[in-house]
Formats: sequence, C-alpha cells, structure tokens
Amino acid sequence: MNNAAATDSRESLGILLGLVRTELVRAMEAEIATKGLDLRFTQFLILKRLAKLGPMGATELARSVELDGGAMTRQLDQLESRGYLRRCPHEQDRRALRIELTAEGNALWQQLTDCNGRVLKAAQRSLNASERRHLHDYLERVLHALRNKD
Amino acid sequence: MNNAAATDSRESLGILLGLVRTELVRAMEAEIATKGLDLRFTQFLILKRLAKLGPMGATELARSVELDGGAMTRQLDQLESRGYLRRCPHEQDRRALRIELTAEGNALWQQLTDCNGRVLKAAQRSLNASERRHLHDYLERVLHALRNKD
DNA sequence: CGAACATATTTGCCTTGACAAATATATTTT
DNA sequence: AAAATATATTTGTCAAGGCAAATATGTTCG
Repeated sequence: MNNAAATDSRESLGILLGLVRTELVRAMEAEIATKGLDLRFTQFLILKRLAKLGPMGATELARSVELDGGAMTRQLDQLESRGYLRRCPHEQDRRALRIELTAEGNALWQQLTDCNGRVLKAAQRSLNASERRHLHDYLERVLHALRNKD
Repeated sequence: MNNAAATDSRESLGILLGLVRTELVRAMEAEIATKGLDLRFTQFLILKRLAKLGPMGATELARSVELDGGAMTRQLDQLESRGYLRRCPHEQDRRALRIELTAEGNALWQQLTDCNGRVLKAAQRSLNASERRHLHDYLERVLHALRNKD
C-alpha cells in the first residue's frame, strides 16, 4: 500500500512537472496580455535576464535561459526590431555581441516585473514560506541528481 | 535578507521547473536509447497511459498527456505505423476511436517501464520518502492554485 | 422532424526550438 | 608566423505542437 502509493507518485513526476510548467507559462502570458502587451514566455525570460544582470553576450544569455543559440538569434531579431534591445559590438572581442536593453526595454520590464510577481504569488499562495523554500530545494536536488547521474 | 531570498526563490521557479523537466525528458530519452529504441518522451507518455489505463479515445488520451488533439493524431499515425497500437472503431460512437495497444505495444511497454523506474529513481535519489511525497504534494498544490486563480 | 449546437478526429498553417553547417574572429600550438 | 583549434553568431533544415478550419457524427431544443 505504502509501496503502491510511492510508485504512483514517482511515476507521475514527469507529467506533473510538465503540467505545472505549462500552467505557469500560460498564466504569465495571460497576465502579460492583460497589459496589452504581446510577449512570449521565452521573450519575457530574456528581458528579465538582461534587466537583472545587465548587458551580456548572446551565448551567455542563451545558456542562462536554457535556449539554443540559433533560437536566441531569432528571438533577438524580434526583440531588437521592436526596439526593446540593442546589439552592440563587444569591446575586446569582435566575434561577440553586447546585448543591452534600450530605454524602452527597461520601461517594458517595469511592467513585466508586476506580472511576474503577481503570477508567482498566485502560484505559491497555498504554500507557506517554509514550504516554498522546500519546494525550491527539492527541485534543485532533483536537478542536480539528474545532471550527475554517474 | 529573508525577503530577498524569498523573492529570488519565487522568481526562478519558472526557470527551475523548465530545467528539471528538460533534464528528466533528456534522461528518459537517453535511457530509452540505450535499449536500442527510438521513442520521444511524448510517445513514451502515450504508451504509458494506454498501458496503465487501457483503451480509450484520442481526445481523452490527448487530455491525459496534455497534448493538442492535432498533435495526438500525428503521434498516433507514427505509433500505429510502427505497429505499437491500433485505432479501432468505437462501439457506440461512430465519431470516436478506441485506441488500444497491440501485443507489440505491450511488449514495448515492458521494456519502457524499466527505463521509467530507473530514471525516476535516479532523479529522486537524494530525496527520502517523506521529501518525495512533499515535493509531489507541493507541485500539486501549485498546479491547483494556478488553475483556480479566480 | 429539422435546426442549432456540441463533440471526435483529421488536416493545414504557422511558430518555436533543436541540431548541424557556415562564417568570422580569437587562442593555442608547432 | 602558419596551422590547428576553440568560440560567437548566424543561417538552413527539420520535427513538434498550438490553433483554426474542415468533416463526420451525436445531442438537444423548438
């Protein structure tokens, strides 16, 4: 009985993670849409990274949001054409870029940070502070276990 | 400080979930590949549902693995052409299908269930039984909160 | 009954992202 | 310094999945 419950619980982890993530993405995009903005979750993540960490290269940015380099190029095309960021040449390395938010990009982030906060607050509203920490901790441990699977 | 940590933790939940899921999918597909099989995670989920719950319609199957109906049609095309499942006419409803595993499909599942168990065990190896239950519980509470956001 | 509406499946179209090849520039080796 | 190697970005190609329209069938209401 105990055994059966544990087994079932283990087996649905993959689906459960997918469901939670899908809903979170959906909720964020819906929240963004209520502001009259049209941005995908990926684009939101890119802007967030730039806003939080400042200018950086495309490869570094891609790694930090777990996106393929080629996909990043295309996202940058879009975000640049909409005026949210700029591709500047890197000072020392002529291969690389220095991607930075424009004033418009920063203004946009001001709005997005609201959405972000509201959605995450709503998502975790039934968890207390300790439970939130634990959730985060467990997820990181699972991630670590998967990455070092010997 | 406490506040800052909580904020940071909240903000990375979206990315963290994505990372964990991506790694889990990657690990499952790698494990499947070691058996000489060529199956995507989605296909694995479809077979799993059919193996666990028995024959069902395409729409129900699609919902249960959180997949679009159109995408399901195409996955079924592939799995059927490889001989793992059959589309039978539904007895009462001539619109609907009754999708069932073939003998080959069941045999395949015997192999897959191993992979599934190994990966999930590895993923959760640093969590004890209580922590696994909690992780599952927290994720379900977050999911529920996102779906009923009033 | 017949019209309106709902549901199951399929198909077409489009966007996204992974992977690999191409290009340009840096770094290391010989 | 030339050659080999590594890294940053871009581009081409492909498969997967979301959405909407098409088709077929079922259900409900007047």
